[in-house]
Amino acid sequence: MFSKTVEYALRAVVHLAQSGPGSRKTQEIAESTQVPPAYLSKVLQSLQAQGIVNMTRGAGGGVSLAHEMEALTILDIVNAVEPVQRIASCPLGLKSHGTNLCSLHHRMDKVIEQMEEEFRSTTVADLLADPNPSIPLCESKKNKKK
Amino acid sequence: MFSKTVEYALRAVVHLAQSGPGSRKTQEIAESTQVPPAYLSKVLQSLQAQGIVNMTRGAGGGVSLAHEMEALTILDIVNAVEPVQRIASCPLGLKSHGTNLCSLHHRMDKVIEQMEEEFRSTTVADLLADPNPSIPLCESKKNKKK
DNA sequence: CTTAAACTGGACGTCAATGTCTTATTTAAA
DNA sequence: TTTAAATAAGACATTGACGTCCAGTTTAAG
Repeated sequence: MFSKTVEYALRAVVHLAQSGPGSRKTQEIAESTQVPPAYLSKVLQSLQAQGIVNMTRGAGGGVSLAHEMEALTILDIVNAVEPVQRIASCPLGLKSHGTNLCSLHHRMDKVIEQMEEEFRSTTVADLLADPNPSIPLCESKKNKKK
Repeated sequence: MFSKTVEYALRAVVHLAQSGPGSRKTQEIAESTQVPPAYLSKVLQSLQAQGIVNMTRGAGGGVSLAHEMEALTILDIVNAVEPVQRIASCPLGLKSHGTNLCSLHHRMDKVIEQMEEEFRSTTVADLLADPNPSIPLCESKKNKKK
């Protein structure tokens, strides 16, 4: 349903947000998120190209979020690496349909629209603020016995 | 977002439903739905394996719907060719998360769940009954001048 | 200025999805 | 029974997603 690339991009950004201000090394992100380092590097480059992260080279360099996590939505991240494709016109190229989708494609597009809306309404800050016992990407301590 | 295979399967079933009772040739379906005939043949075999269509060989053979279109949902068709994968446990394999997804994966799964629900609640009959000027898979006449 | 740390860019490899083709096998009908 | 119509099955080709590797470039720090 969602590509590896999208999953990796989301993990990387969530990790950066969790790690507080400042930058992280690609290698460190890769380990924390269980993503192949060389591939993560490409994904991060896509994120940089879309202004989601900043990357600086050389000693002391690394990767950091380009904006406040309150202003960064899941949709921003997804669109940076793999833009959501709505069904804008008849996939069969039927001229008489044009922009007016038939019931089949209309319902398929509706599903994509719902996804877009869900992702647009969720920021990275929302994810971190979620009162969930499972912390994103982190192994948590089992309910310790007193 | 949706694979070609899923799109092709949906087109084929909708075409069969539109064509009324009886069977159609794979070749005829392929032309009407603009799907490569040899590939459509494989897709139809998947649908047959899941009991969505019946296929009979030899002269006079062809493909027909195995059930009433009122009882056939979009989800049935999608699951026949490419089962919907919910996120059942932490993709990072974090043991402490287990069946309890973190906020990121919980929201991703929620999107998949919404899709499943939308597809489960739509039958092929619903698609044909839709009061939509665009008929599925069919080129319609332009608003004829009186 | 030299060195080591990091990212950059491009080539390359692998695999699954998509698509084609050819040879069997089955079936209705002449 | 022979033939033509159809699907079945499997090999093969193509393409893009995913992943690896390495030489090049940039930068901080000694």
